[in-house]
Amino acid sequence: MERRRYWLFKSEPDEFSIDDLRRAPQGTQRWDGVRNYQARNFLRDHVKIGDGVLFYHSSTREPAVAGTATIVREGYPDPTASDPGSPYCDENHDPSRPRWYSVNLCFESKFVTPLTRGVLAGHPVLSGMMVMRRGMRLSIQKVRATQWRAVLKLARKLSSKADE
DNA sequence: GCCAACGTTGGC
DNA sequence: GCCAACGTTGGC
Repeated sequence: MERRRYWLFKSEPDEFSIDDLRRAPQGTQRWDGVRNYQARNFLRDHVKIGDGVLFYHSSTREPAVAGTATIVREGYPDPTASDPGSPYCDENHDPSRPRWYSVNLCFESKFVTPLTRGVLAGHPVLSGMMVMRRGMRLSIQKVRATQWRAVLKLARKLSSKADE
């Protein structure tokens, strides 16, 4: 049995936020519009059903890990690539040889207290996350199991503090 | 709004 | 195949 893998998906909350995911039908959403080959390879080849996803809000006043999600459908051709009405439409796209891929993910949790970069930077494990690297703009990133556990633990800790 | 870092494009 | 120019990302 293969080990569960973990990922970080970046999204600008103005475009699509953790709340949007929670409110989606069945809490499930297609992750489309990825137009970077490295991220595409992850979606096409490595992201599997049941994998855990850290939902990261980028390009916003306070970038943060906002919650978690689960992969519910594995890589399949991204329909927006051949949709003339979509801003993600790829003019050179040949549907018989799909170039861009989507997965579906399902809402799992929203953190009461989002884990901001400041908080992550102060953590011995999480300061080493890929997303913390300067200039790192890959929108789908690998997350280590130790990092995943540390994120959930820290999120629980900060949430209980917020309740006091 | 600034700007560093990055990925892509296209001329050669 | 190189690499300069360009557009984009994304933290600050």
